[in-house]
Amino acid sequence: MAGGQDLNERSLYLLKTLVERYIQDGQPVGSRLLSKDPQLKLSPASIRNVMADLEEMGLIHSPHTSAGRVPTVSGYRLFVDSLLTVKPLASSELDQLQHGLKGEADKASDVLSKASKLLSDVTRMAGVVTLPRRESVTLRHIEFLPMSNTRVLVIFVTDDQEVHNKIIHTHKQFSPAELQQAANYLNSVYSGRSLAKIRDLIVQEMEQDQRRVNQGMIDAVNMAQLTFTEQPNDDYVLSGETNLMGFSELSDMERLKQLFEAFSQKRGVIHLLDQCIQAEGVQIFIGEESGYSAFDHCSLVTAPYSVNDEVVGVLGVIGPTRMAYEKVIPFVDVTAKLLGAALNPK
Amino acid sequence: MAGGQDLNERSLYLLKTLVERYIQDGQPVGSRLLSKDPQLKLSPASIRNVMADLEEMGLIHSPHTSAGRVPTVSGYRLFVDSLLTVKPLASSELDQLQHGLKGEADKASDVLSKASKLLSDVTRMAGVVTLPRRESVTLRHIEFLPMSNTRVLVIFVTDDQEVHNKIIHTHKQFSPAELQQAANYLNSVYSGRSLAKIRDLIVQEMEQDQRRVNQGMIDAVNMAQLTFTEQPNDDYVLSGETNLMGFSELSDMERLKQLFEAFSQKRGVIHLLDQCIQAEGVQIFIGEESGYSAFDHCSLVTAPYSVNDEVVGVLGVIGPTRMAYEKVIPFVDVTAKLLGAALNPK
DNA sequence: TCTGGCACTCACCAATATCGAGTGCTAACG
DNA sequence: CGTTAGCACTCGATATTGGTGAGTGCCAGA
Repeated sequence: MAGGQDLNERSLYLLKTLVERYIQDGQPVGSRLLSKDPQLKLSPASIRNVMADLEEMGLIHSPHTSAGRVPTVSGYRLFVDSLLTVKPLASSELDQLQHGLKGEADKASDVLSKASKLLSDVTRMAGVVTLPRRESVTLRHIEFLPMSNTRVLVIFVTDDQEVHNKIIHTHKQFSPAELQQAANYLNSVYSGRSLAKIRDLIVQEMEQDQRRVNQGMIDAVNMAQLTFTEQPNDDYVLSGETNLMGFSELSDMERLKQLFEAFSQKRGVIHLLDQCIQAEGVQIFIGEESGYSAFDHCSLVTAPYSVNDEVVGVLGVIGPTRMAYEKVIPFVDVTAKLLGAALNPK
Repeated sequence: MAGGQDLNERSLYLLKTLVERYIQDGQPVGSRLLSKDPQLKLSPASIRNVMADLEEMGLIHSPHTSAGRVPTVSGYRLFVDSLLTVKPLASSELDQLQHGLKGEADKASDVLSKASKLLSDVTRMAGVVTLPRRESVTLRHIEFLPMSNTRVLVIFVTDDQEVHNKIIHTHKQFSPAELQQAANYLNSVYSGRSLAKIRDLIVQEMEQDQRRVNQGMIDAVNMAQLTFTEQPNDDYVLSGETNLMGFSELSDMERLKQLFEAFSQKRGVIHLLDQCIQAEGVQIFIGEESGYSAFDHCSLVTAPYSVNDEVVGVLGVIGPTRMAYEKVIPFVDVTAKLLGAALNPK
């Protein structure tokens, strides 16, 4: 399609107002309606000509002959990439955000839930926040409790006041005393260090172990290794899913079912969100762009959030393709920053 | 309505087959169809007479003049209470159940999830399991970690391999050493005892404390008290909600939304389930009977489950009023028993 | 007490007509 | 040459109509 992309000022402005209009009232937009735009001093007929061009380029299309035009995915894409004029947050909304995240600064997970709920409440769509990667967070305390045979229950606490637990399978059976000893050792050596650092240390120590004699230490490091092997993010906090039930574009029960199944499977959604973690700022998937069929009629607006200048997770808003991007984008952006700040260790 | 309740054998049988029929194909049942029942040797006209009686008693009603009859809530109620012939589980289903719950017997919560998933998978409706009351479960280990000021992070592990954590507010600030000491004391005195027993002991000790001198012990008991104050069940594991989206009786988006909102609020559902905990065996709420408007078009079939002969929780199935009670009831019943067994400490 | 008969009701369906918003095309205009 | 007015056309949405059939209530007769 060489040369098809030369869009003049006018067509772009027309596309912009068309999309805005469609987002506003959800009805296909006709030439008559657009001709009433004060800035667009054109007759319906001329507008129809422009529209025909836009349609040829795949930016809009009409659901049927005698209906107005509706943006296609590419139309939305062009809109959000180049035409959008983002509205800065109203100060009242900013207040709401800051206030909403500054509760009794409890556990990290509480802050995440609050953020997710805020996202959904303010946008009246669904809010999602991935659990932060446990990399930069530091270890406070670790403990082993025997289960049956070679299974050991590990409990460790990080400095964000989260208590993690996990069952590991050791190569041999340990007595409670041995486990206690191992925990003591690990606490003395690792506590106060970040999990990333700990993983490094484990590797080092395991090399040295070959030459060492103290079996207790070797066991301890082995167990630490089983405990702290990096595991990918696999969970998130979702809120306001039910808000999505109000939208007519999701009123098809089959679609809705698929969407909600996707939410509870988590797998696919996580995969999608993971793709956003490397993006610099706000990232948007519109409709089928996500490549995940359950989201075909949805858009996803995400932003990564960081603690100590390191990206640790992603948050976002899920809604119908027809959403008020100009408001959602700054909102997601700011929420990500505030969440990062709220998670920073004091 | 005195004397309106005298239902003869025949009317009851008719009601029964009507309800069965309606449950089977979801269509209003007419007199013609019923007259074909081999056991019911009556002409359509006579059946209409009986139906008129049943309608007068509020057991059935017709959606409109020229439609068949549909059971009302009272009709269903009479049906499940007196007319139902429960089908024993097929042995293959029993296998599936037993097999499904006997995975790698991990943490209690894993077993609950499995049970919930089983309930929803087999019935193709939604399955729900409340978390077990932590009464008969015994304490393995407790630990305190300081947070800011007077806040302390408590971690305790019970013999079902569950790790619980909670933030308590103490009356004064403790040093790490003091906390360690308190934990040591509590571990030596309480571990191996059930939480119920521990609560008893706390009360006793607090009375004695008045006369004692050892401040450390007093502090420890105080913290234990904050930790183990009984808190009502407030959570459950839900599976297969999306199965509910397939049912035509729930195809109304507003209704569905309310239902799913109820699921995520949890409050109301818990309240409802709590009412079933005292019931001896299977308990059923049909439609509006639950008194919870979000469930107006649903039925809930529940059974309490027990560990060591003590009821600790409830599980159940949520589906449309028109469900195959004769299969769901025994299924819920058996699952409750198997879950109880699976949770029993080995 | 049961049953056959009969008039009646009413949801459901398909065919049909009307309306109006919106289009594409063309010819004329500046 | 871009813009515009005019016009025939398309097609979804809505209402109207009539026919069909399942099901009913009632009554009279066995």
